[in-house]
Amino acid sequence: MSDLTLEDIAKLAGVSRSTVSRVINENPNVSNKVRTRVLKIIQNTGYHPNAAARSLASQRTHMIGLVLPRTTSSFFTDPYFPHLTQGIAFACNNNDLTLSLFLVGNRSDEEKITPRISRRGLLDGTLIQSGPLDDSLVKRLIESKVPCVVLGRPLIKQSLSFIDVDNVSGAKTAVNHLIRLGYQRIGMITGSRNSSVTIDRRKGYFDAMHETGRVIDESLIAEGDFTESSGYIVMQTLLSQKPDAIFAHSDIMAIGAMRAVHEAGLQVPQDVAFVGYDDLPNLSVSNFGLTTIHQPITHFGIKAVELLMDVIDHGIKPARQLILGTELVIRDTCGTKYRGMLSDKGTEQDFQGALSIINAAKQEV
Amino acid sequence: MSDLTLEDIAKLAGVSRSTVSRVINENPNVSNKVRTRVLKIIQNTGYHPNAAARSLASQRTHMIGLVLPRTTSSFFTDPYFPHLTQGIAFACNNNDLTLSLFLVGNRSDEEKITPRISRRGLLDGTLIQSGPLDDSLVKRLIESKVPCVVLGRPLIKQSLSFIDVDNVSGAKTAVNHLIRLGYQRIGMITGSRNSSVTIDRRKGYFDAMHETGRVIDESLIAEGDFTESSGYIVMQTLLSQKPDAIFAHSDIMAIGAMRAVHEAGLQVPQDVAFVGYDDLPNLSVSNFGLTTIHQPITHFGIKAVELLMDVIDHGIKPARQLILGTELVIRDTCGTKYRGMLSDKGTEQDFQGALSIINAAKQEV
DNA sequence: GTGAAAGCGCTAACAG
DNA sequence: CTGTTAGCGCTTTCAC
Repeated sequence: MSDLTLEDIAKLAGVSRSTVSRVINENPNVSNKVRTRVLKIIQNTGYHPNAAARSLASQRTHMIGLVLPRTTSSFFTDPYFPHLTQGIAFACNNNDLTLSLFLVGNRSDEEKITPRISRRGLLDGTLIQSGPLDDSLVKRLIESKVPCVVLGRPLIKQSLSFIDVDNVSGAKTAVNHLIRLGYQRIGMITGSRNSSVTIDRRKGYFDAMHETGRVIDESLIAEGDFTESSGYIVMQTLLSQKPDAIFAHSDIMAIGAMRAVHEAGLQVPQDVAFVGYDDLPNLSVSNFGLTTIHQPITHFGIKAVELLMDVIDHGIKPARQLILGTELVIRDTCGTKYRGMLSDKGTEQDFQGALSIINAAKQEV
Repeated sequence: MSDLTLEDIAKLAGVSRSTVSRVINENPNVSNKVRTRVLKIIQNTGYHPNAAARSLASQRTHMIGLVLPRTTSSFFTDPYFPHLTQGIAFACNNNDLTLSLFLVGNRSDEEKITPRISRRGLLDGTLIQSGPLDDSLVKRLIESKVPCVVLGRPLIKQSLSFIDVDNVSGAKTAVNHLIRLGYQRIGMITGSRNSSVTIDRRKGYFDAMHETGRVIDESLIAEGDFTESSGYIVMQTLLSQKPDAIFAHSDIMAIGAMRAVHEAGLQVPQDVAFVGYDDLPNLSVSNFGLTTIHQPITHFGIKAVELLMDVIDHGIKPARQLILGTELVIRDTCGTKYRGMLSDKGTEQDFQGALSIINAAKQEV
């Protein structure tokens, strides 16, 4: 790397600074002869334009932030977050964007991070993971008017741009599958009570049960926190209620729960059937043959970045909402005979058709 | 957020731009009276200095990059990486640094990321995860002369600044523990052959065995790839060799291997004892009572960032090396009677004393 | 202790 | 198609 400037390259090429700038920015108004000459010099010298100067002049940094609030533990505890991060990083690479990661562990982190994010000239926009209702960080960030997209349905009532998967229908599909298979005592292991994901997946469960005329037995429902151990622990209690099937709000909790089932000397799916939620790639889960609801995580990352770029380019109003579909992946743990019916579909392409765009009413944010 | 500039604040406070700049940068040459007045105005207006302008003028961005090469799968497959990321993010928060994440999935990502990193005015420096020997990205980044610190012992021979944990002695401790307990057929499940981590932990195993006069039985050694499933798969093969103890290069592989043991109808530790490696916090592992080598991951992140800041401030030469110690955490799977002897120690403080600094010879890089 | 002035390296009208 | 000219918003000597 050299410490050359635009000026130097211009001199070397015998042209003006603007011309060099034009070739760098792929402006068509440059003759081919000049373009190739300049390009060669840039190549030879290893020149790279200075990012800060560029950002200052163009008012664009081509950097976006990913904010994961209060995730001290769940960033590793729940494989969803590394996958989400990877998906977004992938999308950033493909859009020549640089990704900044803001992991907010505690209140003091929040104090330090907020000003960094709301400072102009650092980020073009941010992706903010939806957190619990009382999450002050989300509010503060939104107030700062930096273009942003919330990942997951936000709990606060303001009209925001967000992207989410259809958790209600995903959960409903899972539970309906269990109902269709004839299970009578279908339990549920939920995620943390205060997250929108949990609220929506609970609703899916209730909807499916009600619509098929089932009575809800609250003793078959237990709250976990998206960790393997929480699944293990709450299942030990649930077992006394003799469920014959469990819908778990995440694969990792299902795995923990199945561990408890096995330790109790019972079999999956003979004694207790399972449907999980996530179906993230590369999970050791695959060995268990876990029936689950597939989340289009890579696609989610791509769409989230696209949505944010749209907000950056065309303004934060009107707020845009994007809901992606899910898919039931039938494997072993649900006890279906028709194993593999859907199990070889797992790529994002399958979900292209399932996504829908809803433009929110054009109201003030 | 407002779109105020330094100039505006200066006008509002009836002082010059320079003075406002001084109070923002905590320059002592400002009278208290003026300082408080300016501070109040900044507070009231919600002014934030423009990052790009600041970076351009000061030639410092206060941003560092974390580069994880070729980690398409292992970023989630191996919980080490999310933990590492978290540790580094934590350290960045505490140093008012912004963290940019570069996940390199494939060769084309590499082409896109390299210029972004080597461009001046974007990053003050980078942290690069040590990869396989043939990793061209590391080489290219090093050539670009951006200040950098390698995470893990680099395989290339150039004299680089890096930080690592003492894998040889960690592994040796693990194997010695097994030897001390009287196991006769001690096997090993290694990580991917071409990583320095694997090379060093293998050496630890060989050292321990040789020093106690054991003969190495190569059929008791199998190569995994740091995934749970690889542990499971290679253990199925190893079982035919009747090992009575296994040293696994990661906890997650140990878990996979134990799953294979259980499925074969055998008991841990009665039939096969286990010692893992990592002891990362919040792992479901804790339920298994896995005896393991504790890695000071949070401390590692903190020290890595400190090291990089030192390189940024004082130049890349001489190369600095920092090696952190590990600790054996005895739980259930090794079969020791003295369970829990060390198991309540797991905080980074324990390792303060164990770290050592080695300043490399002041040679050309 | 404070202000004036000169950049930092680039983009983007505006002429020509 | 190309060059000239202003800035972008801040830091940093250098005077006073």
